[in-house]
Amino acid sequence: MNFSKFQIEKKIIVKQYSVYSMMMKGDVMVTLKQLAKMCNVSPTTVSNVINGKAKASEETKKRIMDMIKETGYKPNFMAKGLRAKKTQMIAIIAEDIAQFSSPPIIESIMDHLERRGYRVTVHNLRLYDRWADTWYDQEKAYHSVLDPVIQDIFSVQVDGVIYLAGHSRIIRCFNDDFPLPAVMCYAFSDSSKIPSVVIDDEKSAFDMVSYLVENGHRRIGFVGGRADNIHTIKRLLGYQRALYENGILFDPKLVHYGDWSREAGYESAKALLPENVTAFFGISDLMAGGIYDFLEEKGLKVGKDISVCGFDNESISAFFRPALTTTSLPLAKIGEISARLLLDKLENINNEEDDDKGREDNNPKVISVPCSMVIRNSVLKI
Amino acid sequence: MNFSKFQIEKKIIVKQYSVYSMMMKGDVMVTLKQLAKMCNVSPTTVSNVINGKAKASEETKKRIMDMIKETGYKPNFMAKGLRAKKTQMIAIIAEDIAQFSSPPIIESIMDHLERRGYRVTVHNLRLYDRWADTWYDQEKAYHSVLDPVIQDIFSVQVDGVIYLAGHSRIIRCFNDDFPLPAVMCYAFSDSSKIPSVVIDDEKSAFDMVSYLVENGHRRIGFVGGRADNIHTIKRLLGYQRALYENGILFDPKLVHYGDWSREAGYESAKALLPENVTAFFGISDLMAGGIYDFLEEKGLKVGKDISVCGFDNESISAFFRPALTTTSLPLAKIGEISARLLLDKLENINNEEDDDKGREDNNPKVISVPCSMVIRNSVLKI
DNA sequence: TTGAAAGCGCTAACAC
DNA sequence: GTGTTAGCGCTTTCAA
Repeated sequence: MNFSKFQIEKKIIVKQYSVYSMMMKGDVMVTLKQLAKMCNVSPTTVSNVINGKAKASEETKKRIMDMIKETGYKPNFMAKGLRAKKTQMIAIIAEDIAQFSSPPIIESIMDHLERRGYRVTVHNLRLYDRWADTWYDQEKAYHSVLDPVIQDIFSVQVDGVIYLAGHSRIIRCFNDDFPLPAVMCYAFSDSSKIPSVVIDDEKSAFDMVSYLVENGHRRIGFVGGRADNIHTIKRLLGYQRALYENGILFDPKLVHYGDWSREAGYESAKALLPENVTAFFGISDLMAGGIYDFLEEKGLKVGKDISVCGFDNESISAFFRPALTTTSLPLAKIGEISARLLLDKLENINNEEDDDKGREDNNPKVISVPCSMVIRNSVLKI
Repeated sequence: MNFSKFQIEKKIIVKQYSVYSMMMKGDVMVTLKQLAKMCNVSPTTVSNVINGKAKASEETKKRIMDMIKETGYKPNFMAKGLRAKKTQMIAIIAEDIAQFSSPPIIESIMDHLERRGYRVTVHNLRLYDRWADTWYDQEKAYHSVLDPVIQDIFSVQVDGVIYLAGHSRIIRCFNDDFPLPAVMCYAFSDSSKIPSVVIDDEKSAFDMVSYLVENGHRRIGFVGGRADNIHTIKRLLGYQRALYENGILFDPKLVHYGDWSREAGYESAKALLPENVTAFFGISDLMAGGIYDFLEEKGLKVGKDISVCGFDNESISAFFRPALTTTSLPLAKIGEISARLLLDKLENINNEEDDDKGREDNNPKVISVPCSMVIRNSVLKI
């Protein structure tokens, strides 16, 4: 590979990186002990000024700080963690980072935690990658991947855990005795000690269907995901409430279930179109895509002859023709709230008394984060 | 929150999780020392059988293994790392995990490394999130986020590092003295000791343009990204070679640059259409989307009146109408190769002599991974 | 084949 | 204010 033809790129080459050359002595980093010797103080004193414990004279403090700068000293993470039993490290256990919802949530969690001085490691269960849509019935398989990860995080002695689900359901991976602060992200925990952060499916569906009704639609096809899925159940509830509040009879024939895929959307549309719906509510953008497919095949123009809306606001939705009206997921917000909840626990860990008063009711705390509609051109006023 | 209405979900509730209750004594895990006492052997012996050093009698070996099972003993990661100076931990430094290419690569790296007994932590620089498309000119800002991360990974004492770029360019974050095995993923390193894994931009563009030519196109608009971007440069090279090999004169007026966005694609199409192109080669799917936008506005039907192809095979491309012919990125493969390269270094670290012979030429080793075309319906035979 | 002892780099109790 | 001492849980000589 000859780089000479990329001279144009040279300006972005950064200068020799030198932090680590300062930090290393041969191959070894300078230790607190050595630093202490260089400053003619005891290791304790150095430790104290670094961690802001006890007070030291301004003079020694300065001497130490200067030496730290000069040597590039950084406390050894392992030694510190071993001794202090606090690692300032939290683990994200993600069911699958390839789920479209996961990376933004992870990014947001990291951002907020790192701001507060915590390191975060992510463990990827790769559940969907391994077993597609079947794993959550199979306890044994599930535990064969979860258990080693749990062992791992104990071994690393993280200070807290966030479990990031790929889709909403009740998950009982941690029981009431779980010895670490934990929060359940994007699903429901089943423990009163583990708060859950989820999206407000019911309200979001209610809003969307109300919007459809405002635009004159009364026969609205509900294109659901799996029938036993919490997202499906709650969005159907929202759909029903919107109809109810507008005095529209709920017709069960207008509900069709699928598996969230484009193909499922296609099949649902095929099943529902004969029921004379004027609008489809596809509860994933992927399924809305399948609905578009079927409608196009039938020569029907979305946004002119018939209406469609979706859910998720995935990047694809902006490229549909016409662009899809859908619901945007507050992924960053979910991450932020999860991080905050964990931080609260981490910081209240000393005064446990007031940690208990919040959960007298024995019900897990659930935070429902609202979604927001993004209106584009796929819904027709009739 | 009342869960009674979700009875249907009950079947997926997993049974009480109990690994950690076995592992914990009060709040404390069982230690090697305790385990040794339980087995009436010395800590040394336990350590030896766990790590397969020295040989122990089958009998004690069995006794120890059984006790490990029973207690759920897991070596303390911190203590082990502190003492052994080997952490079996590698760091991924990602420029931004929100880049569409990053999660699949990370997932693949993790998969391969974890299979071999390494733990992996990911550090997210969030470069694009912070500074959009401007950061790689700004050395100071760049280092203000990179340096702490570097310090971190030294502090954690990882055994190796993979730097995951958001887009291809020459990156010099590690210099030749960098004391850890490292590999550059999705970009070029500038050190002979750090191999790079990139996609084969030139060949991929060559293939796509050849395909266009086979279909009768001779005036092909090249819709590039930033002009100084390596992806752009190499894809243009491939475009030019395909023309050359087919005896078609390269017309510089048929090249237009943008910033990878949908809007840029729109602008490029507007600029290029008057040149009487019969096909557009948009070097990102996003830009191809913008080309579609403009063409539609002009009443031109892609795949009937005019042809378009893209690059990346992002999920959006399958939802274009007509579906977009594009080039699929071998993201998993890139991750796999990066992991393997690092593993090689990690395992050859003892016999350094033969580590050197590969780099006598002083040129960094570059692995170009081929992409594959995915042919859909946006290219017309003329 | 097994064990005793030392010590990785740090913090915490408790002197002084 | 500062230093001494002990020890977190493990691996590693070295000796038995």
